[in-house]
Amino acid sequence: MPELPEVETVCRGLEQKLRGARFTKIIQRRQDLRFPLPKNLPQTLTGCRILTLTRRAKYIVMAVDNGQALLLHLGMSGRLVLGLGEVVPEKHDHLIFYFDNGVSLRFHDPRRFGMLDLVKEGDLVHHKCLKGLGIEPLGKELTSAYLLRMLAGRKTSLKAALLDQRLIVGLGNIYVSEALYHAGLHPERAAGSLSKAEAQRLVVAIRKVLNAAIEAGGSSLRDYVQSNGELGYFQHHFAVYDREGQACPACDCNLKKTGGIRRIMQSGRSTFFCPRKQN
DNA sequence: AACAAGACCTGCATGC
DNA sequence: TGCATGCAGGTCTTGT
Repeated sequence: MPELPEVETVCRGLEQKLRGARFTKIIQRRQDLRFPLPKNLPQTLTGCRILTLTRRAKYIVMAVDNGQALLLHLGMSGRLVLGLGEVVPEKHDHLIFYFDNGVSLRFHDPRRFGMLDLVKEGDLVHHKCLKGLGIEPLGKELTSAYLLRMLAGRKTSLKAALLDQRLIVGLGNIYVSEALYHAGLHPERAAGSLSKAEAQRLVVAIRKVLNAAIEAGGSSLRDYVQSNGELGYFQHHFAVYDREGQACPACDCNLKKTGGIRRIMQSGRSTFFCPRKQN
């Protein structure tokens, strides 16, 4: 479920409650999620202190004081839930972590597309999940020149290209639709067909939608943590995503005539766009 | 190499 | 009500 803004919000929430905390007990209730879990995960982490919590792409990296890092991905349906004291496990609670400050953390993931691994800190960049990832969209590396270079000659759709984590990380099905809308670009356009001005619009749009969503995450949750302890899920208004048939924010068109926002399938996934604003 | 399609897994909304 | 279908915010693997 989460894309970059949600993972960022989860990460900040974890940071707040868990930086400096020590694992006191870990209950592992499954041997595998998307991949088999690392051997002896509870034994390895128990007693360790969390040094830092950072995000790379849609991964959370929890560095601990034994030289290792816990690498975590929430997949489509993963959730992390903070609590206090003893946890009564619910269905699909695969791991429960307890800390010396009284905080508990549940990893809950019905579809089990999430993953967890232990990596030596120095080996992080070589980990199969992290190597080959593209640039962070909120850093300095994302420029129109970079986009044009990466997309040059590519016949695939803009939608597919922006979902490709080897080029730019962090965008998923929602924010690709949102970014293309704000850039005024049709999702079926050939990725290699962008002009310099269009590429620049796309850069601005990507930053805008991601930053706005991160801000919504931070401001709509108190301290990034909801009252029920859940991290990273927040109310956010989308311009086009999941709004088929409605008017886009910039259209004052007659809905009956235009049909409003359209939904199409691209490689098996829904894309939403406004046919009047996006070309 | 680039690209599309299929696979993984469960839950939920919809329609008959 | 039960059952079938399709869809869900990700990414890895397979096949052309």
